[in-house]
Amino acid sequence: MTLMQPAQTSAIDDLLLQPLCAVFRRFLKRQGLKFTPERAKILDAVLSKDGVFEAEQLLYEMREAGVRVSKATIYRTLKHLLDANIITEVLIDSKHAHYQRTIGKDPKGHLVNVDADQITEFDSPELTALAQRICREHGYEPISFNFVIYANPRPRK
Amino acid sequence: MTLMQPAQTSAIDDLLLQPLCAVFRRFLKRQGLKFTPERAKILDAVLSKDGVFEAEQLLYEMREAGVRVSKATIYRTLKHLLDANIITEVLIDSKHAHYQRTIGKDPKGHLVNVDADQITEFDSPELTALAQRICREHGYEPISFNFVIYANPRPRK
DNA sequence: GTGCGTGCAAAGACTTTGCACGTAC
DNA sequence: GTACGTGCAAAGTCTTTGCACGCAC
Repeated sequence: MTLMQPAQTSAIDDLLLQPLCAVFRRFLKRQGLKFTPERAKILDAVLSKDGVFEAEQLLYEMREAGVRVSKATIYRTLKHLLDANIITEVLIDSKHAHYQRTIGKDPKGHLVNVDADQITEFDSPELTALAQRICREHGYEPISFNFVIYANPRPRK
Repeated sequence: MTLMQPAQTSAIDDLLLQPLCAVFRRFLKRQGLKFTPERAKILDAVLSKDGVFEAEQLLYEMREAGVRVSKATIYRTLKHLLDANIITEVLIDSKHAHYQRTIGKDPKGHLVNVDADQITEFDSPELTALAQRICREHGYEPISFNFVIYANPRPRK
């Protein structure tokens, strides 16, 4: 959901889909931070997720898979992944944070099935355009946006 | 930001802008709840706010104005106002809840000035239309949506 | 070797809840 | 008079932080 990415982003993306790890590595080095096994494992877990995910979920799935990391490290690493623009926050509810991989994807909207607590992403070029138009009209430069629709499944007629 | 309101809503609204209090009252009665002085005062405070607000802010402003209510009662009353569809939650950040009056207004988007922590509302009929289209395409019935754009002020050239 | 990283548990921020007393209906 | 409401403080969630030890560079 980050707009205003440099134009090359989508070109780079294909190259990076596997070595997204390298992106993170470079980012960390640039910041004088270290690439640790924990960070590598958390990144793997993050990349294994297709849609929206939560910190607790990540921790749980890593534990299931026999990977041992502390909750604190998860939160600390998610923060770095946000800084590195590898993931973005998606505001779904006010109870806790939701995240999603950003790099390699266009900005998405989210359709929340209120009945089933299930989230569908949808592409929406109009949204990006709309965000840009609104910003222009108000004298702003867009950074990112969050669009979530809450809905019920329509009963089949 | 609630869609799918009965069509009369906006017609009723003008009548209700002052007696929104009556709406709440009716709602409470219907639920077997009581209309207390605290609830009346909180509703007043809520209606005095034009844009997005937070629970803590409300409490603070009420205290400033010499109105004494507990934080607990604020939270409990906000929940009822949500149920009554008088206010809606606006997801601005994942730290804490933001609310906004709904009744008497069309669904709005929000433009957050990231620099100044300042929020501008904007009308956007396209958003409602878009939300409806997306839902139709996916077999859903829209309930509400949340659209927030994060942006920086554009330097005057 | 130094400085950043990690796990743990404790602390924080926001919100909810249990309880005893009070009050709208 | 009865059930719901209120304030207070305690408990709950999710997230962050302090500290002592460990490891990437």
